Amino acid sequence: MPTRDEQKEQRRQLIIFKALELFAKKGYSDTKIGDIAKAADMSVGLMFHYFESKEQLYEELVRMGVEGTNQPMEMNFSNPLDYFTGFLKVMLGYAKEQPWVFYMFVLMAQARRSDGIPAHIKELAMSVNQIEQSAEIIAAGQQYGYFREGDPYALSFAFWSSVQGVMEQIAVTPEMLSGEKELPRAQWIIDIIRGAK
Amino acid sequence: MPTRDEQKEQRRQLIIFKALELFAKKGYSDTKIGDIAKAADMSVGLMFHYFESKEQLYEELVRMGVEGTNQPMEMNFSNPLDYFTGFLKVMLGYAKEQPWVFYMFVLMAQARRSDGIPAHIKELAMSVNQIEQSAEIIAAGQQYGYFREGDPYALSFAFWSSVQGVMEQIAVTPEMLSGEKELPRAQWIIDIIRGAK
DNA sequence: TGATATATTGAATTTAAATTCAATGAACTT
DNA sequence: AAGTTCATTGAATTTAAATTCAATATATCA
Repeated sequence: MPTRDEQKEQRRQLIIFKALELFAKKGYSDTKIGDIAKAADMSVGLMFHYFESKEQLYEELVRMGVEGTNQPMEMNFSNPLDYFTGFLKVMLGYAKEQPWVFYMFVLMAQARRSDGIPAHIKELAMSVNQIEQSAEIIAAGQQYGYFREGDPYALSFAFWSSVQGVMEQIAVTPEMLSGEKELPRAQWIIDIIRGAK
Repeated sequence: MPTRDEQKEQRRQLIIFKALELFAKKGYSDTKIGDIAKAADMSVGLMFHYFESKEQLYEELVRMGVEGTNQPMEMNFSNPLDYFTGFLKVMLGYAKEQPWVFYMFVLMAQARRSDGIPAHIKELAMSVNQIEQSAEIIAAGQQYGYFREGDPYALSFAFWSSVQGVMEQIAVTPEMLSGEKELPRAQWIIDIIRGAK
């Protein structure tokens, strides 16, 4: 049987994952501590035994997100387009199988964009801003014809904003996650930056 | 000089437009009545002289959005792709010049998606759901090669979710609205449904 | 086992935001 | 110009949600 400390850690993990899902689906402000408590099947008061505040719980999630993002996907790409394709395929695959990865992406994107999120957490989330980084990749790749013409920052902005839009909409559309409806294909979104051939 | 009734109507309009901008930028829950009051330069109490509640103010905006959307753009399109291109060009153009049209699009999309919005308003907003309608246009157009292959609903879903993502990100990025940074181009987003040629 | 520490609850308390209200001043009406 | 109605404010009140707390149960441990 697990020790008390292990129990506690498991309980924390349970809260973390339930909260992740709710925050991703509903956003920070619309997710009530009571919602999380119910999802984790415990009293509201007990939530505060595990986390000192809603804010701190959210911050812990964002920290996880930052760390996860900083571990670069350890794959080799034959060309820079595959970087984007690979990312999208992974994310769309996880949407059904391991939704937490997918929820984490949505949460991080929201944390950067939403108002109502404490400033210091927003900054934390901003530290992994794909738009800036991808703009450089795109600028470099354009010289070899991997990407369409156009302002690299605007292209990157269009790509990542679209990705966020799609992921967020998937998150709130149960038919997508259950598989009753077909998911968008990575290639479709990639064509924003690849352009017509 | 304007009559008292005209004054009142103008004041209402002012509130409406300030609220539209704030709701679009911050979302329903994160927009406080106090924020709107400050933007319209009046006391919080006075807001309730003009609107009976935050909810009712929001509902009025959604009604405006529904009506606006139901007046179909009176343009002739030589092919169905132009329908989407035309829409995007208008919306991106308005982002800088007449942002209220643009904010209205963002608000309507949020109203459909967000939690925390009263159910009856959500339904109202749902009554103009581009995804369903565009799926039919896409299905029809695919037979003539206007759109890429693939499940029409998923294509429509990808397109409109992307558009929402882009518009929402523009709304919260002042450099975009002020013109310091280039906006995404309509063609880029269209390629989601048009595909590589 | 008895003593101590941790987990859990449900009932306060606090806080922030929405909403109501009584009072005041400005504008319209006759 | 007196009387009535509307606009406006700032100060209550209400409400919903976060947070704290005292009390109880359960587990650990000497």
